[in-house]
Amino acid sequence: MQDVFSKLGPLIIASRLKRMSDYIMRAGAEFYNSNGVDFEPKWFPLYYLLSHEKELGIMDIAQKLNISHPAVIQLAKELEKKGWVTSTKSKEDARKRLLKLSKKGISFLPQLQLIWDDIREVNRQVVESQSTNVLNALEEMEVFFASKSYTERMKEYQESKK
Amino acid sequence: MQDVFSKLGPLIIASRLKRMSDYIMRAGAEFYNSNGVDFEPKWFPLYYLLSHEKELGIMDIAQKLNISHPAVIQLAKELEKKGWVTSTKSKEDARKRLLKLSKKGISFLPQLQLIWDDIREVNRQVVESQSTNVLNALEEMEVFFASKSYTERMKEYQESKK
DNA sequence: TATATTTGCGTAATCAATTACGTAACTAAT
DNA sequence: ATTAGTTACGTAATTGATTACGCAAATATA
Repeated sequence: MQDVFSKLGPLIIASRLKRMSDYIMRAGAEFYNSNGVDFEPKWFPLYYLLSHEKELGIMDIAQKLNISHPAVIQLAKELEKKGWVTSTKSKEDARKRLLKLSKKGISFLPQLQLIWDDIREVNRQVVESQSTNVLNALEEMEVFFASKSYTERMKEYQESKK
Repeated sequence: MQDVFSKLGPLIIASRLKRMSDYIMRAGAEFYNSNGVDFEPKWFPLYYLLSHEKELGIMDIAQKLNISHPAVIQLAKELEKKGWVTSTKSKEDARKRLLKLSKKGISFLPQLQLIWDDIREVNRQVVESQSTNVLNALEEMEVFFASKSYTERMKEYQESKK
């Protein structure tokens, strides 16, 4: 047994979640690549979001994607460079820069949709093959921590020991 | 509903895994801190490993922890700076630098154990409160992909469509 | 209307980890 | 003993994301 951590159980939930995430991300990148599609997994959230909304400001996006606004700027810069995204200054609020898919970005969508469908399908198969469904488990955790944070639970446990 | 992604289901398993991992990591850091313990979550795997083995080479550690060897060197450097880890050249193989906990590192262990016990316990509570156990789900995924990789499954699915 | 506060965005610095590459030591084959 | 190949390690460059900071526009308040 090379791997020390599977045994460690609850202590390293976070590490195992991260490891699995990295693994799937990496495989995703490979998949785009082997299909000859010039696209990276990290672009998906922003691209997908913009494909469903007309235009959005940087901060809106950051909130919706749950990432920092500099991250949005960074990703947007890359997608603008690819020509898939353009931006305009908001008329109502001159501070805002609104992002949206360009024509080129929209015309790329059908090709992406095909890949996304494949990914979705395989992921569905993975999840359905599980006797313990990881998406349900995640969903449950999210709800659990939304009602009372991890940190609060830590505090309470330590109080209860006194 | 601000958050677009809970709805996206299987397509973004990876992002959700990562998000949950980050969340727990962050809370962990806060926890060490609020207990006045000068320790960071990222140090845990190496520290814990060294506390269970006498001494190990860089590559051994990288394999066991499933991280790159430069990452090990980096972490080791930090722990050496803290005075918790020392290294010696291997007698059998002059290329190897063996890492182990220093006396100071060993004497710090009991304090860490207390914290780790608390973390373990709260994590156990979290997991046990779940009707769908996230650790079991992860375990299952790991076994699943070990038997046939994600990439292979992708290929097979695409073949099957033809 | 003037002033203070908040909000949206951009840049810079930083962080954690990776890949790529170079060097030295070991091993195997001739 | 030489040469070729592999292994262990270290450094540098890159990646992807964060926090910190500052400016300008908008909003609230006196």
